[in-house]
Amino acid sequence: MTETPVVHIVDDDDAMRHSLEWLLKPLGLEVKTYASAASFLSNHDRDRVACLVTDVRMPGMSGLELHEALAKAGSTMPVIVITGHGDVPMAVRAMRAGAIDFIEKPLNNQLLIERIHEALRLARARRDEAGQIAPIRARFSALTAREREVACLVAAGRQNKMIAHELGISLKTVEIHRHNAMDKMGATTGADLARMLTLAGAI
Amino acid sequence: MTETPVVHIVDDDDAMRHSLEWLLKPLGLEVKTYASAASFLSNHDRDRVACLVTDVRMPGMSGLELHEALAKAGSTMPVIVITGHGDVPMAVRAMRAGAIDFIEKPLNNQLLIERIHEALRLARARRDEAGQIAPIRARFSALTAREREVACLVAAGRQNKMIAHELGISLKTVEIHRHNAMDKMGATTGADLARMLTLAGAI
DNA sequence: GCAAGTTTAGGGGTTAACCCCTAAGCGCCT
DNA sequence: AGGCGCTTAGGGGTTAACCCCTAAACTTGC
Repeated sequence: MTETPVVHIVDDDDAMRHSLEWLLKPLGLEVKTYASAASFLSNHDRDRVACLVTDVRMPGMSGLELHEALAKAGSTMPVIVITGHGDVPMAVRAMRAGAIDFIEKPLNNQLLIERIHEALRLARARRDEAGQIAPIRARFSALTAREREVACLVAAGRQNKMIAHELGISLKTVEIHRHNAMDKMGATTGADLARMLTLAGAI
Repeated sequence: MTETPVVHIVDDDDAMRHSLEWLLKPLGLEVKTYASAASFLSNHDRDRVACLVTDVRMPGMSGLELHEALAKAGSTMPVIVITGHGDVPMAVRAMRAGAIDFIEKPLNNQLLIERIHEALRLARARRDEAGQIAPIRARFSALTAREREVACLVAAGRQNKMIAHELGISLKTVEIHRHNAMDKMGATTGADLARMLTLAGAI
């Protein structure tokens, strides 16, 4: 039931990739290695619980650019940045972009493993949250404009009579839109609808 | 109506405190300076929209320790760390603790001003959010155990009859607890209650 | 232009929620 | 021992919400 989490390793140094693979595999983690940022971006599976460990200095796209590209592509995958020749501005740039940690080589294996577990915990938490909210958002965006409007007012705690007055339509019409919205959202009561829209950030 | 935000400066170097004061005052910001972390912790006003700019190396408590002490005390004040002699682990520690930025001296004034504005925007956003949620939490914790139980089930979308069955009590009793809970929470409808409890993270 | 979907509106009945009242049993504290 | 607050429960009435039905005006797209 608990799927194995994946640790993606991006480093142009073959020896480093292999050494990290040997370090992490015995921990029961699935390890996938890539020699370049481009290779990772086009080949990794977006639907797994995973984290990314990337070197900074690489031919082509750097680890920091990879991190930013990943975020821009809408991924929330936790990232750990490692580097042989780091400096303060580089570390700050990585951390401001949301990295879990910025670790200098030679790597402290225990620290790296700890950070990887932290990253995977975060990845699980984000997947669980997204698994709750994404379907709600999808159903919400499938509502018609009027249904959204009515649903938001219901969720804000207005009663049908008030909504009819605010929108300048009849009580009967509000009842229709409310019923259709709750049907499409899979809500059984107004409170249920309110919980969903609040979770989705619609109100 | 818009209260002036405060920039707290903590640095043991008199010249640096004065220079930052001269830099920031003309921007319409209220500046308060402290020569030590302890002086800041015991003298600053917790109720203002504010950010903290702190040096790392100081006699007594360091800037990093100050940041961690502030977080431990429950403050969400955004922190900018500045330092004359920084290194990568120090920068990472500051950023992992949640600092907005870690800036090395000599300071780039434009960058610092930009980060201070970013920090104050964040402070305003956090105050606005807390201003919504804190009173809800307070009212929620003022409910009796049974009222909380009923309120959570209402907010989860159950109807009174189901709640009565789940709790093994009569419909009439559920109606009483529901009414009292909604009264104490200031909710006008079940949807209103659901929105509040979802915002407060009670369900 | 017709088909499909959206928005609008009503009739009429059932169920759930809300509001007023009383009231008993229980634990806790002064 | 009496008061206070919480929990429990009911009677009885009003209002709001829900459910089934029809149906017209309007937009969008093939």
